[in-house]
Amino acid sequence: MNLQRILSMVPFFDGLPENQLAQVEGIAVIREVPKGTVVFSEGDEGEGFYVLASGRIKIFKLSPDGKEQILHIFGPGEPFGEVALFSGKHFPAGSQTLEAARILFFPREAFLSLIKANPELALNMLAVLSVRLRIFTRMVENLSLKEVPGRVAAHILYLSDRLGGTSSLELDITKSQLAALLGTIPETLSRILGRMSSRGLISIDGASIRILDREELEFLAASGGKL
Amino acid sequence: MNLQRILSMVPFFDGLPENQLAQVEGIAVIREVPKGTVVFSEGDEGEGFYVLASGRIKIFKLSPDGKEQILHIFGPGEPFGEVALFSGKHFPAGSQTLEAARILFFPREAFLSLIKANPELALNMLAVLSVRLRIFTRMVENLSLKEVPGRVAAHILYLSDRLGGTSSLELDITKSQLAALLGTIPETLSRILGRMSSRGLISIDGASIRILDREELEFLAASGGKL
DNA sequence: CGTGCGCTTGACTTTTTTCAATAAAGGTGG
DNA sequence: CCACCTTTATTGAAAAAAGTCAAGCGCACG
Repeated sequence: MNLQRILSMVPFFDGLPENQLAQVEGIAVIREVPKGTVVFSEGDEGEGFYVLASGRIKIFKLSPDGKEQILHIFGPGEPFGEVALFSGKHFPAGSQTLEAARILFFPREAFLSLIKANPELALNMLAVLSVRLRIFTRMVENLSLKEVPGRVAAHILYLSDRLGGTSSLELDITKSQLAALLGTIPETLSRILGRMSSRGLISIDGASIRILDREELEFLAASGGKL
Repeated sequence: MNLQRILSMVPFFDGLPENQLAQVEGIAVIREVPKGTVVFSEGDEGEGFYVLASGRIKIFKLSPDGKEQILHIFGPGEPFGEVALFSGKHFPAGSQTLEAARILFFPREAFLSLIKANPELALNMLAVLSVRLRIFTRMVENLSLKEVPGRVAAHILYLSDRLGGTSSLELDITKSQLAALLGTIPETLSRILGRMSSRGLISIDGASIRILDREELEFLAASGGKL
């Protein structure tokens, strides 16, 4: 697949005139990496930013004793590592591919001049950062104001909504990773899914979840409450 | 104090040419409000964004049962409410002044065209959002990976660093507010400060804190650990 | 001088983590 | 295709951390 076709699929470059798109294409460097690749580590100097062309990648923080908090899991078309472009210069978190991936790299200076010359691109980038801020706002809210069952319920509903409201859904990450994303540990997640299952809120079979009592899940998610 | 002098003190408008600054000035609306004023509430539609000229304001989330998580406390010169400009349209959190304040308001459309016409301004805004993302990254890290003593230690060190590393510092918010900022409750904060004090890490007298054992505080903050 | 709000402290409860053991699942190489 | 090995998931029992409820103190403000 060529660069041009990939770029045209990235929402972030939407609305760019042809010639600008050509410029963007001019500075992009493509890289294919296997699963488990560390693209950058926390504290690394940011030489540019990235867009995922295919595969998936996690952005995460690690505690000294090895616990991981996943901040984002990105899929095709999503930019990452932008923060280091606009403030400070080191990455505030690390990144590692969850599967084999193709990654576009945009060198810092070249991309910055592109943005300066291109209000549309700047606005798109502002939108990207704003959405990230919203996500973090919700994450802080969940971590601080909800107990784990509330976070789990909210996440299941989020997955369902993303698919248009189906009550059948598949986890697309391991449960350990889900635990790390929700700010808990696999054991706790396992117990909570078990309890939800035995109380008839959901049914679980491996990575498949079926929502049985949406009302109650919504109540749990909103109240942050106990199970 | 006139608008122009205020604007010149706002870092966010740094580097703007004279005529642009005049344009900014042209669209700003100034408002004086007493302590406790709700500037906007979570879910409100964002008609524009704000810059604090004087006073202080908190940005916060509320849980259904009344617990508050403070996301930011902003002082003079800091912009807020920008997220609603660039993505979605409602505010993801609420805001309320902690003291009497003067607030500049910039209507959405006028400000957006200013940004489009003005790469410098766009870059400044990107920097602002990036810094916020860094702050949130740290907040998520603290909430998820550190226990409360670790958060308290980190916060004390942060306050100290902000003053150039003094070991004597004054809390500039109430301890209840500090608790809400650190994702805990006043009782827990009180106990932890007490423990830190009795173990000789700090001494406390009302709102004054003196750091006695910086090493140990740093260890606590880094390890996230127990006290 | 009283009232209220913020702060502290104690006893108790709840939630979550830790540690350990086992079971299941997935990928690899023979 | 199967056996093996690593990773992932589940479960129990015990420990720890934080939150709840309740009471009391002190200080600021009217």
